[in-house]
Amino acid sequence: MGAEDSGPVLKRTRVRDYLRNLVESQAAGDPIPSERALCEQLGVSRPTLRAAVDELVTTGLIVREHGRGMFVAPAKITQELAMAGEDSAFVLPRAAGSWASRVLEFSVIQAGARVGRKLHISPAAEIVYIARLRLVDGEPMAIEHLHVPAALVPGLTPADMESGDFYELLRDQHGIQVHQAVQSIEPTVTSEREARLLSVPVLSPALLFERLTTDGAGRPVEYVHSLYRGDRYRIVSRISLADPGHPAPATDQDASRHHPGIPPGDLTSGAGGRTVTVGDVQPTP
Amino acid sequence: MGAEDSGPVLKRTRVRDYLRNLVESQAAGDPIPSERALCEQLGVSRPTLRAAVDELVTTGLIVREHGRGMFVAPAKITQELAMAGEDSAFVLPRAAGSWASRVLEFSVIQAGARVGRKLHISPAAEIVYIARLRLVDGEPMAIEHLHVPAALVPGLTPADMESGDFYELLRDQHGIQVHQAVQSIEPTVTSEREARLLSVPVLSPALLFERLTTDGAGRPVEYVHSLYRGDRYRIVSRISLADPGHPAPATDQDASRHHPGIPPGDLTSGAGGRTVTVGDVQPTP
DNA sequence: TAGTGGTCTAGACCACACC
DNA sequence: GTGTGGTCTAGACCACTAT
Repeated sequence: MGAEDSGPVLKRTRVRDYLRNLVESQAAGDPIPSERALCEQLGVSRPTLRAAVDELVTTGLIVREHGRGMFVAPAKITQELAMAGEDSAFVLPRAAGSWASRVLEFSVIQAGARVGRKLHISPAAEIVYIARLRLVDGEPMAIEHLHVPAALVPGLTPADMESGDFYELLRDQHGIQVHQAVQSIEPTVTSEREARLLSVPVLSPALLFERLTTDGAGRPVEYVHSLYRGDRYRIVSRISLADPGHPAPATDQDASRHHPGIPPGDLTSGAGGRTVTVGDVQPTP
Repeated sequence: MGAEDSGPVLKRTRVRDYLRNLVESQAAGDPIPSERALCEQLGVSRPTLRAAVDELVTTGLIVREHGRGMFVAPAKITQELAMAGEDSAFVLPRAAGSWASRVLEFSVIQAGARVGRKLHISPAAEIVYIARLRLVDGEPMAIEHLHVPAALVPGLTPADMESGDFYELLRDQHGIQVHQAVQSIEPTVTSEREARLLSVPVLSPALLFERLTTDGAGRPVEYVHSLYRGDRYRIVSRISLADPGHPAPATDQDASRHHPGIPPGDLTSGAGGRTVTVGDVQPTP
């Protein structure tokens, strides 16, 4: 029995807050007392202590090392902001380093229902399925799953997917000119297998990209599903908000000038125009 | 003692896989056996069973309802793809519904070190800090934290932040014309407080937006930090990949034509140009 | 009242790192 | 060896929902 109960406050919460303070007062890489020591010190059981630590690990404040101990996470794990280009509406951090790819799987299979639908081919049609790990400076950065209609890329080899630019290969070797892509981005968490491949804890934050690319004729060329590490990848964009000379066509409601992640309409009823809001950082240091 | 040990396989993993199969064979909203029943059925303790379920809840496959039971999650919680606009490089799902805002906090405080630096003002300078909850059809969608130099918006009231377009207000009431913004997006997970406000479980996937907006003179106007629910928000973009008439200036290395989330260079050495890769969906149904 | 999920405990065994 | 994190158990009490 835990003797006194501190009321409706979760012990886990109390422990977590205690650890947050402790971490703040230390430098990156500093060791944290052992789990058992903390248990005794805080008067909680080890599973409870671990539950609290789990949250801080997922949040990226603490790192655990099996057999060694727990440590304050190395500074901000997330990469510094960086900008490139000027015109593009969206750029991404240079992620300084050299990119490499390692093919995990390369096989010809049937498209199946969903992929067939996406690629506008029969579910029985063959596709080349490629899974590859993308690395930056040797560190895992993302997992990519590619589906390409097999008929489009005869003779494609795994080596092709580790060396060059796939779009150039499509153009030079197969006479396919990619034209446009529709891509969606959403946040998710890593599964067990994904975590292992990316060298991050299970349930770590990650970005899920899904992309369908088409050629000039609107014919689907490829369907991509990729997962990027949340602690090392970040999307940065420069947005032009006002063009005091281009009063924006203002089509109708709000479909006119949207910007990434800027919600449409700030009113209770969905009014139009560009609507951006301002805010600030959270109490996190 | 657990009697026989099924080898190096985590019990949690076995339970999780069992539940995944069970969920797949059922329809959305169907009830799942109680925790205690599953424990007996699978021969594991309740904490172990719960650890497995936790992952599926975080992943969005299962929903728990206190005092009622566990159920198969309602279809895909994530919103369907949607597109609007045509020219903008980035659009977002219409998220059909009406947006509303509820001010959680409105106060005038000192900027502090980090915010002062971002806004290019003294750390001792006063700013208006506003936290607000953004709702779609009455359902929480995001939490926004805004920091605006107080000198720029004399007489600003909380009501101003619940009704109209903030940028229009800046222009009409304070003579400030926003010009551009630099915004970053990264995945994260919800904290305890955030989860409560957004009505999602703790450690749910979410998108973290950070934005610094400036006026025509490059003077910082606002600094935003907002958190969007990962299960209801998704960014969609249409990307033009090839302009067979615009061979792209090709500035130098790779800074020329990047697109959202498309990693630069596919080679081991960071080569330039547009580099897009293809992939496919994961085994998840 | 009875059943559900939510939390917590005390102790155990294992795998790994360091001495 | 000792100490660390990683996993698991059996049982307890609570809060909530239904009947």
